[in-house]
Amino acid sequence: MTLIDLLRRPVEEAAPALLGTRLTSRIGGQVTEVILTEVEAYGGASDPASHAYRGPTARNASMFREAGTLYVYRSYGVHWCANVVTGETGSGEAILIRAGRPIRGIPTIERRRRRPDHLTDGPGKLCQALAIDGSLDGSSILDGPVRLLPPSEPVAGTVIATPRVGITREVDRLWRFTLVV
DNA sequence: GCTATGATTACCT
DNA sequence: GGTAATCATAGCC
Repeated sequence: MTLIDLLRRPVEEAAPALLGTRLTSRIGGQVTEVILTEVEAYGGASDPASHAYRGPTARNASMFREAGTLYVYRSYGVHWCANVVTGETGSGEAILIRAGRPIRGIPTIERRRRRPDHLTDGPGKLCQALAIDGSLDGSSILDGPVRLLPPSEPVAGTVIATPRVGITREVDRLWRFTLVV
């Protein structure tokens, strides 16, 4: 099954399968890349914790586009968060990219983060590391500046499911997926 | 128009 | 471990 086939699956199936895939950014002449280690699934109209719950707005419009679309929004007024749209077109399902392990362009990442540690261990930090901002909202992870690629080697580790963080509704849903060694 | 509310981070002790 | 900072968006709470 190809990556795009996977992304068309329901979000709770697609999300854990993204662990171990590579997120590559080619921005400003710099290539940076991480292996995804933590994601969260967000549903559409049936998930009160999702931005898509109340239907399309100017902010979340890209969530309702085809699978593989990037949804980027500003959180807490300060940082950017990136999501990959999944499921059937119009369903509003998306996967929040929460954390990864840097494997390419680490000097660039350190410069963008202005520090040598905690490079990509949070959604806002990961976006800063890969230079993802609002201009990428609606772009495609298949042929845009930021792309998702299959794992370069078999994924090592175990996937565990835990409650999502930073939300107030639907807190019992185990839709946060982490890759542990 | 106005304001409450975050899918958080960084810095301080 | 605790907490201030910060702002776009949604809904009028």
